[in-house]
Amino acid sequence: MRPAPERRREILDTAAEVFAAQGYDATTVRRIADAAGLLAGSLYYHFDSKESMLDEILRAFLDELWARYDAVLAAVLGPRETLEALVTESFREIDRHRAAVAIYQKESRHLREQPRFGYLAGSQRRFEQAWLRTLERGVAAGVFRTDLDVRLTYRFVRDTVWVAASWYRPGGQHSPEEIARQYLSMVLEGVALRDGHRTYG
Amino acid sequence: MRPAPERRREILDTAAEVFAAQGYDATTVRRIADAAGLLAGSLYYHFDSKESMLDEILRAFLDELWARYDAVLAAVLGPRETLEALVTESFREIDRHRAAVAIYQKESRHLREQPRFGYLAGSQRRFEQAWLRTLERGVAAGVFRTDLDVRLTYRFVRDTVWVAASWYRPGGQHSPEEIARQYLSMVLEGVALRDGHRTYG
Amino acid sequence: MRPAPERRREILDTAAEVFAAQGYDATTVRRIADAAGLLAGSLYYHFDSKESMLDEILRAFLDELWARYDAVLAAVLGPRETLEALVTESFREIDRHRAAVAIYQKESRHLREQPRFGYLAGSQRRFEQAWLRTLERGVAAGVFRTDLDVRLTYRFVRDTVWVAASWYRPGGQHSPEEIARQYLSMVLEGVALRDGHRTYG
Amino acid sequence: MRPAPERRREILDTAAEVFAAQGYDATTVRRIADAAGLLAGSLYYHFDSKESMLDEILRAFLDELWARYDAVLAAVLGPRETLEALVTESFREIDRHRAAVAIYQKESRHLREQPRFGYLAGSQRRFEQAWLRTLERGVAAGVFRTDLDVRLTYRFVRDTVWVAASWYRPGGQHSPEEIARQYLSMVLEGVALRDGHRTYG
DNA sequence: AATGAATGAGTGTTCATTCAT
DNA sequence: AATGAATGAACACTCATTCAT
Repeated sequence: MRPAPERRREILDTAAEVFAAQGYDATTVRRIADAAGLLAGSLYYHFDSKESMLDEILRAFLDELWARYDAVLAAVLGPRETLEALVTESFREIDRHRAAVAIYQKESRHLREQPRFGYLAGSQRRFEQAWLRTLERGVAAGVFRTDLDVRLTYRFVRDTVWVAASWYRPGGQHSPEEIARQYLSMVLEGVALRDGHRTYG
Repeated sequence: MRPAPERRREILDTAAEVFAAQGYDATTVRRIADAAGLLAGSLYYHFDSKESMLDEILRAFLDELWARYDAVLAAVLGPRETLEALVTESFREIDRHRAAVAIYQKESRHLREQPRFGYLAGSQRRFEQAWLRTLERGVAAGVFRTDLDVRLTYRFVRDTVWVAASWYRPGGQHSPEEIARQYLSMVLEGVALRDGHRTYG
Repeated sequence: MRPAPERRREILDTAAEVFAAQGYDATTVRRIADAAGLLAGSLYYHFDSKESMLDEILRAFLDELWARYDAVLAAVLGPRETLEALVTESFREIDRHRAAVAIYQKESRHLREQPRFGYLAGSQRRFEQAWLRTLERGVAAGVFRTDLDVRLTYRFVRDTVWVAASWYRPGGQHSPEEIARQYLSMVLEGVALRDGHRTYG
Repeated sequence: MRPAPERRREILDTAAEVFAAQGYDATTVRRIADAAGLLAGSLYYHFDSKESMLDEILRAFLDELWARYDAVLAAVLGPRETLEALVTESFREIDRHRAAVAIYQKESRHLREQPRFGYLAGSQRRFEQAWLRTLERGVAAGVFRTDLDVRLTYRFVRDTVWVAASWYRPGGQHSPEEIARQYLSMVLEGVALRDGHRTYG
């Protein structure tokens, strides 16, 4: 009568993969059960509901993400270094929990209207604040350009980072650090070649 | 009071809004009918199925998009100008058909595995070719940097452009052209401030 | 504002064909309308309901059939001659109203439980009486065999005659009279060859 | 209490009764469920669809029927004896699977146009061949009359046998063998009384 | 006479969930 | 821990019918 937490993990990882591949609503509980090697009804020994699987997946992802982000923000770095660290941690998170990030990216917008998933909105607000503050600090410090709309820039950066979860495959050609480096190079220096262009990294 | 095709349009636009807001699978046909002011069964006087509404929405979007893209590609521009024009047309398309773009962005990955939506894969291949060729031309011409992975750059650019459909609101603060300008400025010149930095636009 | 009874007839004949081919329940009102060259809603200018089309088809068939049967029964013939005449009239009716007979054969069993179609049960009772009386008269007169169960014989004969509506095609190889002759020959004389076998007809 | 396949059988038998009584199209899945003592949705735990229930019913009937027919045809009997055996087996089959035969009789004509039920057409062809060959052998051997159209005779015989499923009630007054005997007597010897008439059986 | 658009009840089917074993 | 059978609400869709024009 011990809970066997490993089986839970296994099932949850399977569920995350399926949710990411087909979308939460389009995924049947039976599909998850098939992929996990048991019958649909048996899932309810481990979990309350399909929704609570989703909840657990998203919470685990956000908890881990914020642990890393908070560490970055606690270490008082310059704005450019903060930006680099946040982007790098984001790509590392995609590497570790690709499925969870893809689900978050696809579903969080409409999930956050349900009370149960209100924490998604809270998380997003903190997320936005951290990024905006970093960008603003950079502008104030003369490190980032002054002529760009900070909110627009934030959105571009945020989206590009997370949407990478939809094509990234762990163990592929590029390490998360390499992807982060290339991405940062593009965002910071631009793709246009100019005299005296400084290669990044 | 004969001009009936307008009703189709109305319903289709409504459906697109709902699909975009809640996701295709999570949207019930009753929800669409409610929003359009008729009963669920009555939708079937105008459309074969829920799926064929989705199909029509996506086809209309892609048809219009490709008309614009083809015009850009037919005018033989330099690589930088091509990139600017493609991005600008993309943001204009988001301005015109925000809902359709949001649906495309959210659903096309798993839809394109169904035979009926095979054209999504075809469109995406052409899309990829147009962008890669433009980037490669720019690298060859010494206009774009040589040290960036072209495929990665393509993915970053593609995603950021389309994902904007999820937050863009027509008639808001920024015109699509303004958003395109800011985005291009970021991507081409970078956000980092340097000596002799050239303001874009 | 005259009713144009020809159009009614046309539509009713079309409906009968479709009912006969696909079954009453499996036939949609739209299918009938398509075949008759108008829209589904327009049928209701001519008829109250799908059910009243069926009703009218069956009543017309039974009215005509009983006119002929009554004529046969009124002419006081010998039992063998009566049987021959009833069978012949039945095949003629199939020739004239094949579709109606096929519908009657297929649907009357469960229709007659509905109050509206109670007359089907009444008709069937009269039908049964006419046949049983004829067979019994023949047995009493020493014209038909005494060792056969009269009710069983009745059922065999009744079924075979009507079920012919499902394969008979007007204008085909055999006239209704020829089919009746062959059928009567089989039923009266049997298919087995014996000494002194009398060829029928 | 593991032996579950019985439940399938139970439900299938119930479905067959309802299909036979009301017609396949007029039968709702809820009606079957009511009669079987569960909810409509629960049927889908056991069967893929309403259509696959029908399919299973018809296949089981035809499989059994052909097993018997093949046994008769394999034993090389004279034409008269073959005809007697086929008719007897047919009435026995009606006794065993009355509902299935009634469904077959009522629905097979239009079902066989659907690909899924193509085997009905195949079966009917074999059926026709077996009967025609038997009748022709009898004519050639001087056992059956030469002046009757063999195809017409086949149709009369075929229809009368199968249509009996619509009135036959198992456990009633007559055993299937008794019905077969009476029917064969009528078909072989005729109902007309003649000098030296040979009583059958 | 007929159309076009709609209704509303009902259909087959799906699916998250429950529960005795 | 897991199964097998079932539930019940919801779903996409159908269809006979209505009615203003």
